[in-house]
Amino acid sequence: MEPRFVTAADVARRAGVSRSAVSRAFTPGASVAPETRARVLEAAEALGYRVNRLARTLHRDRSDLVGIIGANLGNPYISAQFDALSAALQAEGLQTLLVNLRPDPRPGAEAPDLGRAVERLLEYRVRTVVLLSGAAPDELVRLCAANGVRMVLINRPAPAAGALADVIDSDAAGGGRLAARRLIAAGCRQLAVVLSESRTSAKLARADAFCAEAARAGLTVRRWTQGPNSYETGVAAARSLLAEGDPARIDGIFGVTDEIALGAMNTARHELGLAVPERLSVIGFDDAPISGWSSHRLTTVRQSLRALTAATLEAILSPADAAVSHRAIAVDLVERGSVAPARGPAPT
Amino acid sequence: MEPRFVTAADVARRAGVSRSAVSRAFTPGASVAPETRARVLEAAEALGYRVNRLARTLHRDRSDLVGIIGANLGNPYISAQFDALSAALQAEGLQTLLVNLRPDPRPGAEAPDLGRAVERLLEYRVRTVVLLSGAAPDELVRLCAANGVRMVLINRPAPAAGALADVIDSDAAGGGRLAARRLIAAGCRQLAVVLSESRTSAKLARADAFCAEAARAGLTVRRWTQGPNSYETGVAAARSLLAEGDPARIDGIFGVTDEIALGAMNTARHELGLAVPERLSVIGFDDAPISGWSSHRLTTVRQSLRALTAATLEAILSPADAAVSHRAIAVDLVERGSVAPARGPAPT
DNA sequence: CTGTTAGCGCATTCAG
DNA sequence: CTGAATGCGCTAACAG
Repeated sequence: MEPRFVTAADVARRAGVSRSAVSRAFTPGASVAPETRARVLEAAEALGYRVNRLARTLHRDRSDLVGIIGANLGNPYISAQFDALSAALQAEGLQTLLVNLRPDPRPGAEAPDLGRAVERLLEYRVRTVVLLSGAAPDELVRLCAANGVRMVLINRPAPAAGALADVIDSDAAGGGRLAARRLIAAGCRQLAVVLSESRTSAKLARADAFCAEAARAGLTVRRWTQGPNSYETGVAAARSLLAEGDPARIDGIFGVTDEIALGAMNTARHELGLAVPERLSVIGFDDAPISGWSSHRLTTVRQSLRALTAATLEAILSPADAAVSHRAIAVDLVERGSVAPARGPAPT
Repeated sequence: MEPRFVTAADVARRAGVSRSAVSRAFTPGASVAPETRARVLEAAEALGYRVNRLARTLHRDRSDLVGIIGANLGNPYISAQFDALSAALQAEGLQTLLVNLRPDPRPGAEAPDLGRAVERLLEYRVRTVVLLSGAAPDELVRLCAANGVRMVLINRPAPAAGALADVIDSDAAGGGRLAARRLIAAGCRQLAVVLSESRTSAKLARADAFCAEAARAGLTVRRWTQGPNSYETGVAAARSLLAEGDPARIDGIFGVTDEIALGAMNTARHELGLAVPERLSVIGFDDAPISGWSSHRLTTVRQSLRALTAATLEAILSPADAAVSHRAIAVDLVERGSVAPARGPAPT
């Protein structure tokens, strides 16, 4: 005898009421006599009944499923972001349906693409699609909109104007400027910025603002771009930038993510024997949890996870017909041990 | 005009066929004339139709939703585990529905409990529940079984015999022994094991086996237990165990997770000024990605993520009436820089 | 307040 | 191979 899920009809039979009564007993604000509801609940309890949310969504206009698309879920900052977001959703009675964009390591497997991911989520009739990774082509945003599904883009390039997507962005430019000013104040003269080959504009914007601010101070920045957003990228950058002799004598590095910055900093310290921050100053971006660990103490531009999560939640909960919103998340600098003390007053 | 999802009826109308034909066109192996199917697919394409998986599950006996229950998703190893698992599920056409057990930080919020989490997943009619965190009381396992849902327990205490749950376990005891032997071979005589106050038996088993193996060599082990599984716990342990004077002169520490071990190691190195591995050797457990970073180089007991994921997938895909299985994952020691070289031959 | 009826979107009988 | 009919589990509009 196969065990089955109990249905409302089973409960109705046992409680001696109609199926509608059962349904109402489980619908907040429905008009049911207290005693009927009690009888129903008792029967449900005894039978082990619980509402089938999948069937329920056939009637409501929106499901309580929120699709989250992410890659790189092992990344220290992304995982923290995902953790916070899924917890927040749950507290609001929404459920997280994940699409992982991580490439399948098996031979012959095709690379997962964003289009298919969105497709998948639409098949589940999610109420919203949240993008943590990748860039959303306008066409995908329109596809979602055509199905009444809003997209929320977190630190992703904004789609064409008028497209139905909420965007939540940390102040990448402000953060880049902050980093540049701080390194300059520390007396660094030979700056470098390390970034991954990602196609998303957030990291580019961080780097660009950094360079622009340095230029204002009359400094040119060595731009090092290669590979994915990973620790290894930072390692490779440090090896290449600070290699033997280091003719340019780079003395300040801005990594566009903490992972990259940590890779660069640690390689400088432990492999190349350069003192941080005495010989080299390093700044990251994100303030991932590990950056505060005692072995790292990375000075970094913090994007508040709480603010980011709150803004995301707000966007998700906003009424379906609300206008598209653009929320900026302020950033600030967390001073730890990877940058030399400022000399004199900070530049404007 | 509200945008709506396109239904099979819409497609049928446009293609000039019945709804059933549409359904069949999207059902692999159904009997449809090639030209009808083509007409249907064309109409579907034009209209932007996609099957509603939620409605589809009303008919099938099992959904393609797999519920994953986890806390601590920011944790380096757990997040890697979750990442790998969700990617693997997806490659099999299954989708990940997450329940995050992370405590809600808002004041007055109630702590999320496992019972409610399982309840939630049953409401979504998941095909399987995978437990990455917490311990499953027998009663919950039975609850799932009563609804035809299998549970898969990863590094969790096994439920009562006969309960319908597959368990996947790394060889905790073997790992603990490995760690003890290696530290002893390095010449450590004053050992300590650091563990969190988790109620799950996996970490306890690691610690117990470590102690037992040390006892075989005539050594007693200082057992330090406190707080959650986190970096901070390792930090606190190091401060307490290695405090001024360190009368016992602890020279070998086994952290039951990499996070704890890293906290202890880094605190010893950078805060207490103890040389690792010359003065103190440290071993962790998990082989989380960060443990290999150049600033850490933590020697650790590795539980293969690939093997773990493969075993989990196998359990999930096994037929509903298959017997309960228990899969053990082998572990091995990854030698990096946190343990002094072995003196002489390794003990048996 | 209640039961009856009619869908929600889909898959699967059953005749033809 | 096809369409009509039925049911999956639930909610909502309708009379009573």
